[in-house]
Amino acid sequence: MSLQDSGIPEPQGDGPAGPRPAPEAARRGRPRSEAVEQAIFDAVAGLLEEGVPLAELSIERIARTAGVGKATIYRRWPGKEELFVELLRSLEPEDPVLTGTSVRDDLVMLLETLRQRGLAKRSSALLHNVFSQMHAYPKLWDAYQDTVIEPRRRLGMDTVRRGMELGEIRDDLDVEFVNDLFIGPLLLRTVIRPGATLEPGLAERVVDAVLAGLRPRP
Amino acid sequence: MSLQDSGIPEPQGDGPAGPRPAPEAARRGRPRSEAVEQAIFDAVAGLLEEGVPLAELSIERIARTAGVGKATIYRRWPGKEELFVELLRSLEPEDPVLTGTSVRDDLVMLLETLRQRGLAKRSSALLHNVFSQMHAYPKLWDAYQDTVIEPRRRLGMDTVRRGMELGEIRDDLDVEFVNDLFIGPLLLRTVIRPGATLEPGLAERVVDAVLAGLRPRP
Amino acid sequence: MSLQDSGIPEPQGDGPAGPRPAPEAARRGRPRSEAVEQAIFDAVAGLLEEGVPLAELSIERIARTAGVGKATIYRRWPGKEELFVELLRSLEPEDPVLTGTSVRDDLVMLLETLRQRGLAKRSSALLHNVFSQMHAYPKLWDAYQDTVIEPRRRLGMDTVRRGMELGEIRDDLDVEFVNDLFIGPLLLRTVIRPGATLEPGLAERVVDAVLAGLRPRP
Amino acid sequence: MSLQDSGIPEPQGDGPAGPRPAPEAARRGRPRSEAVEQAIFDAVAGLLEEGVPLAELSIERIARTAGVGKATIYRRWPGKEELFVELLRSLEPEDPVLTGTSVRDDLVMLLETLRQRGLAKRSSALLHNVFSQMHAYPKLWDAYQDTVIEPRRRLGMDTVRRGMELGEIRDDLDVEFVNDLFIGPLLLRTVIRPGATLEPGLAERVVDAVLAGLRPRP
DNA sequence: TAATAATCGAGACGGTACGTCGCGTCTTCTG
DNA sequence: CAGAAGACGCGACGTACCGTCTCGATTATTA
Repeated sequence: MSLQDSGIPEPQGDGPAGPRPAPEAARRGRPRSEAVEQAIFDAVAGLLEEGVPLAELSIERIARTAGVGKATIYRRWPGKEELFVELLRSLEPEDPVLTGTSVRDDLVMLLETLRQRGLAKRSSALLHNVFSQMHAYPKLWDAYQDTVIEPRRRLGMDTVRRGMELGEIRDDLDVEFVNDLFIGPLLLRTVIRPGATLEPGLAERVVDAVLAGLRPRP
Repeated sequence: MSLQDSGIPEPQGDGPAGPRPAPEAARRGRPRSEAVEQAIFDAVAGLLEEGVPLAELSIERIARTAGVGKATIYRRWPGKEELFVELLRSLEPEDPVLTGTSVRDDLVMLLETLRQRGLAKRSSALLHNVFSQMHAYPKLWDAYQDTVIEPRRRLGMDTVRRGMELGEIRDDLDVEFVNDLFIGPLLLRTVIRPGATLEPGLAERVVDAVLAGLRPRP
Repeated sequence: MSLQDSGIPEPQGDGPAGPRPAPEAARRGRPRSEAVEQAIFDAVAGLLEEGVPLAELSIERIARTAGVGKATIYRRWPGKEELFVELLRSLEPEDPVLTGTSVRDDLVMLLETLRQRGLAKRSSALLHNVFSQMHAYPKLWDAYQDTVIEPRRRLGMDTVRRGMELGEIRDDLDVEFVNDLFIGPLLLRTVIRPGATLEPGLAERVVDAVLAGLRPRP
Repeated sequence: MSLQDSGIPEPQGDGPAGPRPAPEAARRGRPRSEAVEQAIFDAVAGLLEEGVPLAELSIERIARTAGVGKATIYRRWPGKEELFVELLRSLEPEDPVLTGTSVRDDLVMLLETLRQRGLAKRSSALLHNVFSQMHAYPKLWDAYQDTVIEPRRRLGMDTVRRGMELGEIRDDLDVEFVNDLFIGPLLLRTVIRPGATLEPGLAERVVDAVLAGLRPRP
């Protein structure tokens, strides 16, 4: 059936099905309306902002709100979750961090990004709503892990590795292990225990405490 | 079996509705059958062990499997999630840790418990199934936090506090903050990134690394 | 199990099960409370007077209203309809007619009784309610036929037969056929077409018209 | 098949709700399948012919038998009874009578139709089943009255009126009253006392007896 | 004076059906 | 061909009654 022969790059090599089905084969006839696409996003965003819980966001309701046929949605995404994933991805802040002067500063900046996102989830009704319930949708959760969390984890590991090379971090430990020591505490507060405090300076304190250790100073 | 053996009428002022409706005021009429209760749990456990995903565990199906009327289930729990919460709670290992000799050892033991549970989720089909999808059910997730995670978090904080008093841990930091440094990395691996490795000795390594810090030794 | 060997006559030889199961064997233990029986009747009557439709008179609701256990009702009647039959029978006017002077007068009186009952159904909320919906319950309808309608039909046939013997009615026709000519029109108005008029003198007019025939008088 | 072939939007001012919901305003989206409609009727008819009592004809069972979703039935009729009404109506013989030579003959023909229908109810398992229990469903009963019985009653009244004008029937009596004298006896036997005999010639005998009167001939 | 036994209110129990909702697929007509 | 509309088979929802069955508590008769 000559799938995928369109000019579109289609990155996500394998993974979980990929967000949109692609317009199939050669594109003939009436093209898909971008306005419709936007209307669907707007509808979902609108409903979430009104505080509608994720579980009540049925395809049927989204279609009704957007003034769109159900088939039109299914033509674009295989299911509810894939739609959410795409919406979420578009809301994520662009590029998380750039390298600073010292490795310690880079780590602080990395963790600060995590903190900022945690705070954002509380200020925006939409983000709060969707993040607090995202756990409930495995595909959503997985996709979020893959596309948002994992890249930054790698970024963190690169930084740690550089720290070891530069002599700022002891190099007798596993890189991933060390990285977890840094980001674990913050992820714990933003994802697992969403009600926890995220006061300014937290990122810095975590990095410094982990670097310095917890033994009493003489 | 923690089944109604307290004469307390259960006023439960606020809270999250309380797990089961309680048999109301004075106990009149035919009493609820414990056998039925067990049959329901067995049915859920059985289905989960067969690999049926949580989302397909409809009340209807549970009732069918258990050979029980739907109303009999609704008589005991307001909904699916409350039933799962109670089931999960009953599967949780009793009391995680008791104090050892040094605070450092206690912390290791605490984290070792976390690691063991993480491993259990992988060996038991049931646990794996339900935990990997628990995220999808907010009430379940919350209840699990409240009744399982939180108590141990307090246990950890107590240990940290004791460590500060005994001079094993520097006392210029917030207790909760310190506790997060210890358990964050492990929770990260067991809950957020469920595929991560959990090799033996991990608990010990985390505690020691956090205690010693990451600065290169001269 | 020695059913029916009690000294009670138990009339209804065969028929549709008979209203109440009889207290069984020798009567020992606590006897059935008459007060309870009355409470059930009162509850049904009360609900019907409030305009509750027959279809909504569930055993469950009757028991609730009467402050009585469901089993207490089932102990007395096999089902809803049998209960209604007994209630209805108790509401029926005692003895329908007594013989007058001429056969023509007897027939008028017979039909007048039918008319009166038809009117009663309209004045009493209870009677109206139950009669207008009685059709819906085969057993109820049948029992009503057997115990109320049929006896009077026989009474009518006896009267017609007497009329033939006395020379007041032509005797070249079947008795039952003739009887139907008299009561058919009234039953039509009271049972089949419950909204029809039932003006005073109707009984007389029917009898006279049927006796005299409809051919124009010269 | 009397299916929506009128372009009228069906305002149906009052009435008994109107049989089917009507597909609403302009006709858009996929149209209702006539095949499905037939399958439902077939299922009901089939079940009835097997002797299934009306009370056991749940919507659930009909849907199951017809291989149809419940919603598909509810989309067409508000409830069980409305479905039955429409089915019954479709089974009723088309137009009962046309005028003959004398008014007496017309009346005989009218009553003969009633007799025939009474007989039909006994020969057809379906008709017997549904008619014998139709009483149990007020709406069904009412609708049957309105759409089947009443029109023929008017036909009878027209005939009586014509008889009065032509001098075949005395004109000092109310038309409706006279009509009841004719059809009352037959309706009594077919509807109220469904077990009664309906021998050939009954219609003729009723008409002649009512016309001639019951006084003995000298 | 007990023992026995059937009654009572209450409500749990396995079922069946209710009428509604959402699923994902399918048809129809309109652009 | 895309798109809005909505019908379609399906399956689950949570509720209501069905008729049966335990419960503890009365209330008679019998021993």
